[in-house]
Amino acid sequence: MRLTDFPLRTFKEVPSEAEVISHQLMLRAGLIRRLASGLYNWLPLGLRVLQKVEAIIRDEMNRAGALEVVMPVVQPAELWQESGRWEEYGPELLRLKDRHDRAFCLGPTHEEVITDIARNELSSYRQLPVNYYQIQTKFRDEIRPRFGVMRAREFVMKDAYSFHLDQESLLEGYAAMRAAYDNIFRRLQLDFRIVQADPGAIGGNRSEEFHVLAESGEDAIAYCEADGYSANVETVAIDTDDVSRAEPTADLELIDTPNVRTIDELSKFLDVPAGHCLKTLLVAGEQAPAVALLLCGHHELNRIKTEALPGVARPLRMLRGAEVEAATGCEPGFVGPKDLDVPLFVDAAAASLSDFVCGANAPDKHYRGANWERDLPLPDVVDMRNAVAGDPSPAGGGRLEIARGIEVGHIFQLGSKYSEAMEARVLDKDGKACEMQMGCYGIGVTRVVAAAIEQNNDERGILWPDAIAPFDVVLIPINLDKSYRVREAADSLYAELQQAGLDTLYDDRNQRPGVKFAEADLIGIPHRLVIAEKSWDNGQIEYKSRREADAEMISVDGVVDFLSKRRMP
RNA sequence: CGGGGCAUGGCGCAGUCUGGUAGCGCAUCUGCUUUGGGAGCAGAGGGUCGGCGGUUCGAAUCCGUCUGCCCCGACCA
Repeated sequence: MRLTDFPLRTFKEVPSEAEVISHQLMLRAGLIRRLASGLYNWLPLGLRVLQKVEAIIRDEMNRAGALEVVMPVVQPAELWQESGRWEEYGPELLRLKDRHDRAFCLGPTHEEVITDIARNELSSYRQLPVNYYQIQTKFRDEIRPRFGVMRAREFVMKDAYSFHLDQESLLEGYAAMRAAYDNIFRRLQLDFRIVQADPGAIGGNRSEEFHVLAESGEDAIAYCEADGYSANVETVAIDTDDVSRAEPTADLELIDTPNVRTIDELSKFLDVPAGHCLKTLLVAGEQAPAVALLLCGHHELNRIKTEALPGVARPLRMLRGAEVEAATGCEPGFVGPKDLDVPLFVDAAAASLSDFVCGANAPDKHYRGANWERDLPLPDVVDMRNAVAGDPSPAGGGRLEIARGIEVGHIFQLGSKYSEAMEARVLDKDGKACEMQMGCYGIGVTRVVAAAIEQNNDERGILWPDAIAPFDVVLIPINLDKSYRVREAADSLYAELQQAGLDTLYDDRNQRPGVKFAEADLIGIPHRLVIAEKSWDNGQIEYKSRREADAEMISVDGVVDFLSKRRMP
């Protein structure tokens, strides 16, 4: 591509809307532009990257025997009512009506539609297993879109759905997809981890997530070097059996804590570690108006675990200030478990506290030196917090560490959730109708692009992995408007590189070299060739890798060979 | 949805407190010079100051209202 034919607009300054580095660089390098909150245009340069990612995914999916289809973005409400998700899914599902007042939604995922295809097209066990996939635009009306295309409302996803006669076949299909995903992320040259996950709204049994490791990742991953365990922190089970308390040493004391409402303030005010303060959270109950949850001050409530507790309303909802007062007779900030007349649960770690601080159910008052069983009864002990670094690994081999990751892939064993609800059956050997077992497998294609940048950048710009760079090589002639020889040399080398199948960006603009270097670095082309008159006359050309500090001179004759050796497979 | 902030040319910002006919840098266009790390000089174009209503002789500036966007939280494949 000649740069004189390619409108490239880059920014020196960081647009104020961009928070994370990938978003900043995607805007600065001219890959994307924001159209509205959570909606992005992909400009030609960005689309080249997106299409390279898609090509690798498509290749590996085809190689694994999956069959490509395309399903509509707009889906009829009836299918979602059939699966039950029209009610379940919540406001993230964007619903709309057509001119005849018929209800539709924008597809956030395609289980319903694919199950409809499967029940119409598949009727015999002889046709199974089948794996359909598509690369399609999805829409989820996120509460707060952010980080550019990392969490956009509209995004491109590769979703695959496999259909099996039985569990055994499902396990095989799942393993095949897991292997295909492993290949895909390897080929994308990303540093990633496979972690155990919660199936969430999609439903089903087992699921695993593929995470690209990055500081800015929205998910926390718990892992243990010693035993190889790795899981999304939200799914890590914590043992509730080993509750052991030190003997009380302090007397129960009612103390004044004027206007001290948060754990943070309390911890500072009393100079007590947050872990020794008891956090009392009030959530909506299933029958009771409120359920109180007791945690150590430095621990986070785990939504999934909490929703599984008896009597807690689903979806989990924290009570508002007025509701807290109605249920406890005390404003938020001073609520505590002593003499509190609502159902109570205590987290195992909080149950192990002694001489702790907690709210006294009176304005501007807390208790100090509180102890279970001596001062107040110990409620039901449960696991309802997120794991933190230092917790024991569930696999038993050591302590957990926490890393941050960007979820780019998720694979599920759905089982028969959708095939049952939507009556997707085939006849087995004995002529008996049975529900198909399903698996589903997603990759956030647009998110992969952002994740790749999060993991590959420096102060000058993007460092694309070879596999997904918008161009393989950038060709920069110096003084091409002054030197006929340079122009001729650059033109012929451009032709040669193209001939060799290299995606070449030819910077034939009449720009100063500094501008060309800066922009080539910003947009992250992995390999750079510079043609200057003097060296060209000596049969030499300058090569520099985007990832290396220094350039080297190479022979003009061997350029294509040299590049093909330098490029990653 | 709760809390906070912002809205002035394509991008980054000043001007708002204290009302008086809109400015800076980058980018764009023209000319000349320059050509190995985002050049210099001279000139030019581009803005109903987010929308609507009000106060005033006069509103980017004051008041009201609506909308959009960003951040934190909640929430979320």
